[in-house]
Amino acid sequence: MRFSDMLIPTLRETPSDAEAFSHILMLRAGYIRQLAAGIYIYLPLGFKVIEKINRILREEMNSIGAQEVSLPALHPAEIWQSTGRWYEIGEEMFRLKDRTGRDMCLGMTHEEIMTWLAAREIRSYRNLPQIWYQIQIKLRDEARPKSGVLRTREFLMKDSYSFDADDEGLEKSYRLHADAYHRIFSRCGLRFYMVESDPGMMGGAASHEFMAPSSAGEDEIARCSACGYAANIELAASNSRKMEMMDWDLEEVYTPEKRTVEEVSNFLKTAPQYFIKSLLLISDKGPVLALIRGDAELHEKKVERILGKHRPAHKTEVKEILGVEAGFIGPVNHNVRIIADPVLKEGVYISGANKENYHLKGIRPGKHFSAEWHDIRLAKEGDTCPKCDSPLEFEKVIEIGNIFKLGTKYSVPLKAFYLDERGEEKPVVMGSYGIGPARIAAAAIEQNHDKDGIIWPVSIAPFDVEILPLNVGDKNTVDIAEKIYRELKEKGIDALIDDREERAGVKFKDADLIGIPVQVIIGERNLKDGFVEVKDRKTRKSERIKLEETHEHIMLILSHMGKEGT
RNA sequence: CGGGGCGUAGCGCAGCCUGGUUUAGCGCACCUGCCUUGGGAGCAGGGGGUCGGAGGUUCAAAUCCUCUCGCCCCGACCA
Repeated sequence: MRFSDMLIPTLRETPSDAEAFSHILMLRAGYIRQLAAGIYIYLPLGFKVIEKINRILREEMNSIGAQEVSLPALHPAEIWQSTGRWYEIGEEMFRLKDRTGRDMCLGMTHEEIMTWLAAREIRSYRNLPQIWYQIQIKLRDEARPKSGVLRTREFLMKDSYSFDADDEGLEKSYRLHADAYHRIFSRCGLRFYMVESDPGMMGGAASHEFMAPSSAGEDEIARCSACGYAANIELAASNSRKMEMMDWDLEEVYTPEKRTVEEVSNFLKTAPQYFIKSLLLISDKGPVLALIRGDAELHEKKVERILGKHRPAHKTEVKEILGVEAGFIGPVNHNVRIIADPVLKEGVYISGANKENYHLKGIRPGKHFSAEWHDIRLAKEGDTCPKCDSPLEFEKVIEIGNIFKLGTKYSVPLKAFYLDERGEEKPVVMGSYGIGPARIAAAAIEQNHDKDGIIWPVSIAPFDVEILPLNVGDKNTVDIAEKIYRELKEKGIDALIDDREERAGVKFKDADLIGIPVQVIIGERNLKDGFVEVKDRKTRKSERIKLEETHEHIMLILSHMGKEGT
């Protein structure tokens, strides 16, 4: 491809409304343009990258026996009503009416439609298992689109769905996907982890996420490098730092105007981990007192899994229910339901006395109050692995893929049944699996860039090689460049030739920005002695190569970089 | 949805507070010519704006007031 024929509108300056590296660089290097909040145009270079990623997705999905289909993006409401999600999902779903007034929506995911299809077309155990996938637009009216292509309202997704006769089958399909996903992300040149995750509204038994570490990520994971434990922070279990057992007797201590753990801890000169932090929550079934150690933080999502929808109690409610203001509440001497972090099972603590200006010292959980024990605490720096007790590491990550075991959540309401060997009708057991190609591209940039621009992994770079004839006014330079271009093309190497009448500096800057992994620099200086220069974008190392060895050398470099088929 | 910020040429910005020498400006990009060709050259000439939109105040509005739309950031939310 010729640079002069291609739309590659690079920008010298950073557009003011971009912040994430991937966003800035995709904009500056001419990969994308923004149409509206969370809605993007892919320019030729950007589109090529997405297509490269999609090719890898197709190869790997096909290799596990998945079949590509294409489902509509426009859905009738009834099908979403039958699984209940029409009502459960809020404003995030784009809803509209057709000309006859019929309720419709834009597809934010395709469990319903895939299951609808399965309900019609799968009749017998002989038809199972099946894996169907598509690479399709999803539409979600995100509350806050952000970070360029990382969180958008319209985006491409490779989504696949497995249909099995039983849990054992699902287990196998799930495993196939997990393995395929590992191959996909490795081939795309990403650093990533597979972590345990919360199935959330998706429902089902288990799920994992594939996470690419990056400071631009919205999620956080906890990870143990010793035993391999890794989980989304929303789910991560951990062991808190151990503490000494005190031999305090139970007594009320006067703590005037000291309400927060920090205040009381300073006042009594006792470390926060000797305190019990008590938080009154209001759930659908009434008030619940949540207890965590003084140095910990409550994790909303974990609490929600136990209590369902809930909220913190208002000041007046605290007073009504416990008879004292929030700063002095504690677990002893009342009948409010208590859920507590298991770390509190051992130890002797200080907490509110449920009496104005007093705290209670010497509380022994189990003896002075009873509670339901649940992990409701946010794992944090300094905590150790729940499996092997080694220190946990925490990292910000971009979610690039996820896999869910759905079970029969969708097959039952949508009546996707099959007849087994004995003629018995059974619901199909499902899984669903997603990957966002744009997030792969963005994560690749987040993980591979420098101050001058993008450094693409070869596998997903828009071109393998960029040829830079520095002075197109020099006939020899042009002839050699064209010759190399032709030779590479014949070898199946996708090359971009910067044939523009620009000065060398401009070409160098643009080449670094765009980030094609190999640069072939053709200047009169080297040409005189029969050499060209081949430069690695990443290491910036360049070698003078004899003209006649150029394309062999390029093939060699590309294969070192992991280009397939070289 | 709550909090903050910003809308002036394709991009980056100044001007606004204190209305009138502003015919709305600067850098880059763009067009023409000359010159130049190994890290975003130089010179000369040129094109491009209903100052996000609507209403108002005023003799006079990019500038002041009201409403509105859009975009970004933090948070909540996120099948």
